[in-house]
Amino acid sequence: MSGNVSRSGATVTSRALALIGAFDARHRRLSLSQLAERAELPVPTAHRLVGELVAWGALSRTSAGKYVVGRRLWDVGLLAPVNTGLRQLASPYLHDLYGATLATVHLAVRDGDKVLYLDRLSGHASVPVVSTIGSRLPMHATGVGKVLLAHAPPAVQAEVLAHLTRITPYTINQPGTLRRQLARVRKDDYATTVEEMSLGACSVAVPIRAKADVVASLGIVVPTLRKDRARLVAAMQVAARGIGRALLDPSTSVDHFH
Amino acid sequence: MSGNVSRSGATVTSRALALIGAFDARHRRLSLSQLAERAELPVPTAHRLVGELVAWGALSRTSAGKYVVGRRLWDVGLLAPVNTGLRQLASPYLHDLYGATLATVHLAVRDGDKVLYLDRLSGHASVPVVSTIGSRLPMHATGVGKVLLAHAPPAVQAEVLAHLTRITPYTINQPGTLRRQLARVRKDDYATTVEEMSLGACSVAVPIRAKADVVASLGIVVPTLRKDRARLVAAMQVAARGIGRALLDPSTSVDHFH
DNA sequence: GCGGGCGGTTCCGGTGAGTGAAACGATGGC
DNA sequence: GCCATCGTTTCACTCACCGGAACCGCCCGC
Repeated sequence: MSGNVSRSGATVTSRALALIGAFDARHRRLSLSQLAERAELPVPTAHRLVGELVAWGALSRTSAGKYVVGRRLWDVGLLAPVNTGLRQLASPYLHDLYGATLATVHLAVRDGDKVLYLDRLSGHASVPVVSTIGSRLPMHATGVGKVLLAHAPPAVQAEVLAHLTRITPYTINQPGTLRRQLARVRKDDYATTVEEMSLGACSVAVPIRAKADVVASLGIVVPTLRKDRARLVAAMQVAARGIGRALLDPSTSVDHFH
Repeated sequence: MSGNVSRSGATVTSRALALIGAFDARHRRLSLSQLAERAELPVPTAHRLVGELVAWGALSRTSAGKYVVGRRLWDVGLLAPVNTGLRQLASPYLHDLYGATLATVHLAVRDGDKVLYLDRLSGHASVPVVSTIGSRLPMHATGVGKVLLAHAPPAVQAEVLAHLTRITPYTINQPGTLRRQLARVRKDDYATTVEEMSLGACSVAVPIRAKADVVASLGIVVPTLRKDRARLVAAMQVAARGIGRALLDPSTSVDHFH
């Protein structure tokens, strides 16, 4: 292909993917020109490729002429192991926990040096939080993050401890303090945060284990930790162990992993 | 491009998309050969394209050598208006309803002549159901389906009424009976099913309106309708109206629609 | 151990699908 | 009514893609 000055070395496929990748949480609806710019493509090329993507259903065009991610891409995305595996298996346990507490419930895994939220349940009675399904947040400021960090490889821990950004006045940004907390998390088998990610929100989180490995974390967000911390931790550990057992159950042939 | 006998008329983009589209609910993990076959591509071509898709994160390869949908595609899919719009806005209301009933809660829209499930909450205390998020079921055998069908364009109604497949012995497959039920749904403003989709499961559903238009449906699955049907319907209509109001609220700039 | 079948991977000559500057059209703001 | 901006169409050039053929590595049956 190519033919014009085409000084890129990019394949058609990579260009099409670049167009899809032009969308992110901060850019959900893009005009053709914006798409072309973000994908670093000439406008006519973008136009042609986008046409094909729309025809297939990967993108769709709003009445206003902007482009958005299409329904079909959502469909296919739901087939990813991140969604079909751990998440679906854990879902009933999360709902049980939500039903019992009416607080925001989180399911998260580690993705590099971030926490990736696989699921989130939140009603009107729950404390408002910033996370959404699919979002990635720093590990050191969230309950689930601390649990996953406490059981992460030393290299990851070192990396995270070296870059402790402050999000609220209560965010822990002293490596020593955090290191001591992580030891505590391993000892107690649960982690907490107090307004470290957003003001007015505290959290408790426990590890989910498959055999001995910590593969995920279960968290809950509450307005205060002062009351029934023990009750919460107990309920969460029951749920976490239930999920861990279900993970190993061969009858629920889960797409390993996430 | 092309060059060899290449008797297809297919563009590179369409081939790449065909590979992505080769995955569906019944085919979540595919070998290279299976992928090539399902996408109707020669194996070497599939191999090359799949390599690019994996590099980008659209697909990924399991340790067993099979291919699955990648995390990045899941990420992008979550940005689709089906997920970010109605679903996220309705989510707290669904959770409130779940918290109050502990029954399976559904949010669905019409997609052609099927019901498309946008969200589903279900704990261990809930009746087991077949639907999953993203799945499409026939309209005539589900509560949310009946609601959406009752307010669908006449052409769609005619189409559906002409093809009433029987799923359980209780599934309604007489057009006249269903037509009368739909009139009843419009009058009462809620629909019910009794073991029409799966044995042991009954459901109640109400419409969600933006202005006068029915844009979605809220449903609940219970073991029996005999008790507190009135209380359920009332709670659901409150939630549905809350969602409808939120839909029109310009401050929650929802990606119209779905 | 050995042969044969089966997936996956690499090679490579030929060529038409894809490229993007340029020109044209459609909006809309002032 | 004029200009600016964004979207769309055109078209000659060419190189990135194509896929048959050959190769590799593994497992299974004998």
